[in-house]
This record gives sequence, C-alpha cells and structure tokens, in this order.
Amino acid sequence: MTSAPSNHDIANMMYTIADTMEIMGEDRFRYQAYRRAGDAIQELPATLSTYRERGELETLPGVGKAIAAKIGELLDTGKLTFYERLQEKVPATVLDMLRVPGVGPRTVGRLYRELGIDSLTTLRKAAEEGKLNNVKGFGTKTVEGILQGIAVAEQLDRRTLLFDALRSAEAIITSLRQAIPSIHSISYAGSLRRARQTIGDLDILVAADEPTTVVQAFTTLPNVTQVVSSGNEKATVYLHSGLQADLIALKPVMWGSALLHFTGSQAHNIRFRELALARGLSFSEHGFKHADGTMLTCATEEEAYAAIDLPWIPPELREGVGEFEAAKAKRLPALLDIADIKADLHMHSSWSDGKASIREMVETAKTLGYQFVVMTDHSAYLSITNGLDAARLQQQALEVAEINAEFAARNDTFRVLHGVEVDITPDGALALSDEVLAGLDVVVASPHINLRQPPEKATERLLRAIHNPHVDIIGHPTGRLIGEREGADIDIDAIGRAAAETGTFLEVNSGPDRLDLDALSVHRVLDLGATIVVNSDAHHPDHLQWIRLGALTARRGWATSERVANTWGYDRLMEWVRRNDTKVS
DNA sequence: GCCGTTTTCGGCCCGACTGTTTTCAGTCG
Repeated sequence: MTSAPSNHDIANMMYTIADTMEIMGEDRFRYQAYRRAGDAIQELPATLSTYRERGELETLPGVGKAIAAKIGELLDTGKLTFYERLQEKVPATVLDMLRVPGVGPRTVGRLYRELGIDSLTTLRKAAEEGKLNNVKGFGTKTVEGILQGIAVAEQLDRRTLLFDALRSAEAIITSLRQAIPSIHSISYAGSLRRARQTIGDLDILVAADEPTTVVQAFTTLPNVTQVVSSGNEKATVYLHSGLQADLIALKPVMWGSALLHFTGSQAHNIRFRELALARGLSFSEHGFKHADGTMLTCATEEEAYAAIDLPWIPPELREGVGEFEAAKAKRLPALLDIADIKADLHMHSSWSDGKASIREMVETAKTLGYQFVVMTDHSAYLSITNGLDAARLQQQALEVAEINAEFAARNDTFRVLHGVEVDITPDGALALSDEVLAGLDVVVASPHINLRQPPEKATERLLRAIHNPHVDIIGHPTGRLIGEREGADIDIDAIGRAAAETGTFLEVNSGPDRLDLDALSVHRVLDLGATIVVNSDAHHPDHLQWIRLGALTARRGWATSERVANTWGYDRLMEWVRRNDTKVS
C-alpha cells in the first residue's frame, strides 16, 4: 500500500513509541504524552489529513507542536525518522514481550538491558534454564508467572466480539444475582459498557453490603478455570471460554464513582480527574476527596458528574474525544434509544440463504415491537446461495402480499415490505435490472465480493450504487468481518457526502462480526449530513435481536434517534424512499 | 511532550493487588 497511513496506523505508532521510550527508561511524562495522543487519534471521526488541511492538528487533545510535526512527517512520507531511531535501540521483538500478562515495560527494560533478552523466545529459554532466578527481584513465583504468561500470550492473541462479551457478562450477572440475592446493584463496566466492537476482558461491578462474599462467589463460579488474583474487593479470573473477567465489589454508597471509574475509558477518566482537580477535588473509584481529606461519595454516576458541573455523559461517548466539550456546551446528543426503532429493514428468509420462512421471521419481528419489516433476500449473483432472479422475486411478492392480507383481515396494522438485497458488482453496477428494482418497496444494495479493490475503485463502486435512483440503503458498506478480513478501503468522506446529497441511507449492519459501518464512520457520515439505518441482516429469527449491537454501535457514533431512519415509522420512511426514486444519478 | 478558572513554568489521575519484602516497585485497569 502506498496510500497515507491511517489514523489507526498512526495511533499504533504513538503507542509503540510510548512503549519503547518506557522500556528505555525515559521520562514518564514524555512517553505518556505519546500514549495520550494515541488515544485521541484512535477516536477521531475524520482522517488526520483532514485535520491537517484545516490546520487543526494542534487543537486535538494531547497533540502539540512536536507530535503534530511527527504526524505531518508520517502523512507525507509514511515514515518517521524519530521512530526509526528508536527501533535501532529497541527492536520490535523486545516489545513483543509486553504481551505477556504481568510483564510490563520496566521488567522488559531490565531483561533487555541486563540480560540481553530480546524476544519471547529468548525470554522463555532464559526462564526455563533458570537464568532469571539470579536476577534481583525475581523469585520463583515471578519466573513461574512469566512462563505461564508466555503461554497465554501465544495462545490468546485475540479480542472477543461485543456480542460474545455481552452474553458472557450477562450470564455472570445472572449467576451472581442468584447466588447472592442481597446484591444491591450489578453491571458490566469497561469497554463492554462503552460498546466497543471488541472487548479485551470483562469488568463486572457489584455493590453489596458485604463485598468480600461477592468476591468469593465470583471466584467459585462453575465456569471459572483459574483465579489469577483475589483480594477483599477485587478478583481476576479466567473463564472457560478463555476470556478474562475482573470483579470489583464495593459498598452501595460508592456505586456511582466506581461505575464511572471502571467504565473508563482511561482517557475519559484522566480528563474527568483533571476537571475535578481544578475544583480542588481528587477523584477515585471511592469518590471525591477534598483537600482536607474529607470524602464526598457518589451513589450514582449523575452525582459524580454533577459534582464537576457536568450532565451525565452516556458510556458510549466516553473516549476522551469531544464529550466533555459537548457536555460543557450542553450539546450532548440525545442518543438513539433502541426502543424508538420501529422497523428492521434488512433480513433474509429461506427463499435465499435464511434459515426460516418469511412468516417465522415476521412473527418474531412482531414480538420485538416493530411496526413493519422489509424482507430482503439476496439477488441471484455468483456465489450467493439461492439468490432470487426476477421470476422468483415475483413469486415471493405473492407470498408477501398474502401475509399482508392476513394481517389486514385481522385488523393488524403490522406489514411486511417486499425488498431485496441486491449485489453491487465490482464496477458498481447492480445484479438486478432497474425495471425489477423499481417494482420493489425497498432496495438494499451491498458489496459481497472483490472487497480488496484499490481505494479509488472501491469508493467509485459504492458511489455508483449510492447514485442509483432505486437504491435506498447501502448494506454493510465495507464488507469487513471483524478479526477475519479488512473491509473495502473506502473514502468515507466521499461516501458520506454522496449519501447526504442523494438521501441514500448508509447501513449499520448489526451482524456480530460485521458492525459495518463502524462507530467512527457513523460519526463521520452523520457530521457530513447523511442519514443511517440500523439493521439486523438476520438469517434466522434469533438473529433479529442482533439489532441491539447495531444500535449500540450507532450510539458510539453519536447518532440520535432522529438521524436513524428506522425510528421514523412507516409513512415518513416510505415518503422518503419514494422521493429518492427521483434522485439524479 | 503537553498544557493553562493557581498559564509560558512546573506540574502531569488514582488505587488494589502481587511478589519479594522490612517499606515498596511494578502491573493493571
């Protein structure tokens, strides 16, 4: 790839610089500055090039003159001389050792400098040969821990999908509630509560009158395979799934401050505490400490934010990038409420590759409280299994009409719209003719094959589909599968602008491994004036509930209910769709 | 290296848990 490094690439570079400097034993405030900048860059809704063009790099939190210059060099040349010099002193294989749980930069630095250990391999060898036992501060337990940690690092090198983490956390919560009915409050916290697309480990927070008994119940849950640590109010375990789970138990009076603290993000916490310090208050999970040592506890998060004159900030926005400014200016968005979703606009039946009949899908959709759904089976195209051609679409229309007639006969206002998920070919054409598409209520157009096109081609492909008068929704715009394949490398600004101009909706696909568009792209296209939809893409009645994942992703992208067309209701949505048929291509 | 309602210098978020220890450094979140 010759294209400029992405925000993600540059954020990672900042983290690597920070780790390297810390290993080298440099001033901790210097390397922490790089970490802060990395945090900010990672959460930016627009590309760093965009900020630089506007001369706004130095307005970003944690980015000053020096780091702005380094970002500039990276954008221009794809390289960073400063980093290359660091690499000569500390090779990448040394940084690899940081992946071992319990081994941090100080330890890596000592191992590297004092013993010349420069990779996971040499670390394991040294530990097995007993060479570490002679080092000051290394006892038998430490060496044992390192050996165990290496195994963990090599085996468990992946993050868990939001969906799996939610299920796992909710199961733990149910078990603990059953085991200890006197639990006051219980919630998951951490990146799961912020609804990140993948989760490193679970954080479960409990308020109870006797916290220690909760910790005991937690470490003895049936699906706990190993207790890593266990104290009076905290414990860390590994679950059968390999997932790490942390429990924090405390008194109910501290619930608010603790929930805030353990929800993070780190960047959010740091900014929160700086604002508290400016008011002479030191904040921790226990509450606010005044200069004279007296404590102010917070039973709710609202109380904690109120103590520094801020409204409650939704967890999904707590990434330390813009939420405090918005809160101070009383401009926090009223985020999408999943209860406002009145329709699911993308689902499949056994007419194509779904696992249930239209009736079965619809019956389940009704239990979710929707007004209507759109049945969007695949178009016949290349690898798509059992996709529908014009003739089968006509047959399917009859079944849809029949179901609607049954509803009408029962005075049930629920209805099923007849749509399709038509393939976008590699050059941006559609796999069904305009004539066929014109006969359908709603058209979702999605890319499924040839997702590794050059950026210009991938973008042009989607732009052509967006401008097609029959296309109402672009489904899973990048086609990415989290942890499996990168999506198409599209110019999200161009896509967002075109969607805003034409009125074509951009989808947040709720598939657990899709979440496509992702939250940052959602934020960006909304800023550019586009409207989004949140759809399940269900292939089975059970999948309809996935919409929760898409809704959380939209919330992370600062989406309000108003900007999510699923909340509009039938009349308004269909009026928009009809008007769109006249958009200029 | 960044930053400002104690501003252009002198600070920089906070605490639990662990291991190897007689008082604490390192890791983690």
